Amino acid sequence: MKNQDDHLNHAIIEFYEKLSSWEMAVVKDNGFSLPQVHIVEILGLNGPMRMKELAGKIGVTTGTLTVQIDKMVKAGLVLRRAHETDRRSILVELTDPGQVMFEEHDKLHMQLTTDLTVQFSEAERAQMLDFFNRINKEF
Amino acid sequence: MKNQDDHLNHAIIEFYEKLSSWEMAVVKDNGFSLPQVHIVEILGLNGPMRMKELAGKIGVTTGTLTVQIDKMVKAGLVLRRAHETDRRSILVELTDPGQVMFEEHDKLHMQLTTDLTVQFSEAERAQMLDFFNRINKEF
DNA sequence: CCATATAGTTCGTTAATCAAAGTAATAATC
DNA sequence: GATTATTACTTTGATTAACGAACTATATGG
Repeated sequence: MKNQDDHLNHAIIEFYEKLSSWEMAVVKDNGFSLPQVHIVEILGLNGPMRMKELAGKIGVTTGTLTVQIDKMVKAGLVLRRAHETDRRSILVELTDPGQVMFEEHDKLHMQLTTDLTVQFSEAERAQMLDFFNRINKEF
Repeated sequence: MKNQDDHLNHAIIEFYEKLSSWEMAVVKDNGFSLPQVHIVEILGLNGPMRMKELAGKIGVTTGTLTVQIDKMVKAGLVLRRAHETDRRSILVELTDPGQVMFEEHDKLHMQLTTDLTVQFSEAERAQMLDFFNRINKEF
């Protein structure tokens, strides 16, 4: 006894699962770990942010994040910078190589997005964007 | 110099990140591990499937999956069943408690979907569903 | 048949994670 | 403005997840 909303819900979950699986496959080929690519992705999209905020976004404790950021600093992908007003806080930001990595990864996403919406009209793509924007705002 | 398609791409990634973060938060509260909930979710949506296929969907090796399924069998969430025609293969399926767990988790997703689209008209929700269906088909 | 490929398991090792304890800075209370 | 509580981050020890390679069993194709 499935209604329209169940279908929408399951379509969203299916999309999420497929994207998740795609992401893992893509990451496996590029030498970096999934959490690290995840961090690069978030910093690339949102800009520098505090450890706490970043940990929240990827869903790990700050302890876990500290270890990951240590590795990424060593690998030259990110750097730690002092927070201007709150000296307890630290801002994590992409280095130039980190930014390059983000852009390359983003290109793959862009290609996927293009492929998935290849049969969409301009108007449909615009509407899809509007839907996502409204949903993200609500999230 | 961002165009429309870049925005759509980034809106999709943002949605994915938020959903991913939401999923982690939800899972953390219910006592089971993320991979296990993930498996329940996939089996609930797609029905019984072979180890190989399931491993592909969640993006791990079959070796990793064997260990997880062992735990889940012990926990009473899934069971192993012989494949009818291929005796090398094994079908993994949800037990009744596993199905219950799926349905409860699915309810949370449903609530989220409802919340996120609360300002959508009926027609917009229908169109959104159509978009996701077409994208998932292409994926 | 025999060789090769495929599905799943086992096992040793590495990576990721958490929780708890520790440090330092800020905010709140009195 | 001194004290207490809270917040941000790090460190550490233990647990869990993951990979890859070796192994068993079945299937497939000369």
